[in-house]
Amino acid sequence: MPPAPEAAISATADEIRVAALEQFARAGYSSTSMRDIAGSVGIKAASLYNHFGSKEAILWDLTLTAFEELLRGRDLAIANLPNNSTPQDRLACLVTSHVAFHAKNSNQALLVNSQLAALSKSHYRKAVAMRAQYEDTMREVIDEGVAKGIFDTTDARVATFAILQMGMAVSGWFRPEGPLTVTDLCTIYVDLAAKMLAPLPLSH
Amino acid sequence: MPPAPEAAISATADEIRVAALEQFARAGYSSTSMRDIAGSVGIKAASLYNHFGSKEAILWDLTLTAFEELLRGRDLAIANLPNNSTPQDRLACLVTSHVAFHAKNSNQALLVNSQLAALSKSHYRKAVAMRAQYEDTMREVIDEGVAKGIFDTTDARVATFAILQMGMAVSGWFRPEGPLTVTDLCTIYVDLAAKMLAPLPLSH
DNA sequence: GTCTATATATCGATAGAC
DNA sequence: GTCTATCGATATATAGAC
Repeated sequence: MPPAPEAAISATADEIRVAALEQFARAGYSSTSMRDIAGSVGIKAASLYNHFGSKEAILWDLTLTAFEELLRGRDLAIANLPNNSTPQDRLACLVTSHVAFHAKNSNQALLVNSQLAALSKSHYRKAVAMRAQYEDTMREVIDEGVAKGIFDTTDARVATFAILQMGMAVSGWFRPEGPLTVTDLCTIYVDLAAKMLAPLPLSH
Repeated sequence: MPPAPEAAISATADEIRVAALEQFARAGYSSTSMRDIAGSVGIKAASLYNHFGSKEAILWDLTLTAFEELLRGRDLAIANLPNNSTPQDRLACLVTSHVAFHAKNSNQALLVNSQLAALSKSHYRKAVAMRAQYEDTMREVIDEGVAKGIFDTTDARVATFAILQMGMAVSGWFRPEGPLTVTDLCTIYVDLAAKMLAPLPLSH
């Protein structure tokens, strides 16, 4: 009979990731110490260095994963679009994946939206490039809709910022136990974005 | 003849405020040291304590001033409204003062939007109360417009967050030397907010 | 109101025993 | 892979000379 797997008390790298993500996102990178992270997984600070080379290495690991998941969510959403999708379809699809990510992964969202400055220069550059790549997807859909006369807006760049930003803010206030489901939330934001870009004349 | 006023090399409290605001807003409170602040006004860290009792006292001084100016901007904008103003008028007025503040005072905006957690508990509570007071003004205008059937939105609370947040983001990217004037910017955001709340049916 | 010097605490990171 | 012990740097803040 093989020995029963012992109840592992040791801190795995993933446990460290969870604890560090939570604290980096909520308290900020420079307000979080290695002792804080170690304490919340039940080990001493020195033991963290068996899993990560430095504090910044933890942040970079978390940042890279967060961006990969954000971009993968976008890719999956786009892949599910029918071939004859309209700019409205693509806008709705992007806003949905954007808002859903920021609602479901608030710690990852807070990390990529407010802790990039703590990265090393080289990692910071890569992170900014990933963020730009993500933002460009939204911008291209809006530009295309404007070019086709389907969307109307005074300044497409500002509208892109506005739509992305109102979704990012979701990570700061949305609570799954609140009155809204993530699906509700996505519907609301899709409607808001669609109205912002609507070509219909307003009554005033 | 009275003696000519000597060229004061001494660091005044206001010079310290300017330097600390810049660094707290850009690098974050906990990433900024008293030596950093002192160095940028040409004195040693110990001399800062002749002007402020602690590092947190500087942050609170800056936070209080920023909220006072934000709320004063709102009050002035409301005071200039005609007696027979519509909810659309009031929305436009609030969005304009909101966006203008975040464009013109980006450091103050970044401070109140992302550095409150560094305050002491008692100061933090007061800051959150001031922020809630500010947000309530926007919410009340939107609620009133919805009640009168002038605005239409699935969720007034979410729409309020969205409108406030897209304006707050301005402090992160707007540059006065860029292609847009502050007036342009306010017009764009007033239009976006108005369309978000527009009661007209959409074509789809 | 500035400075130097220092107190005290905590930081990230390393060395080496187990 | 964990620990204790510790290094060197840096943090906020204070004391006291000028």
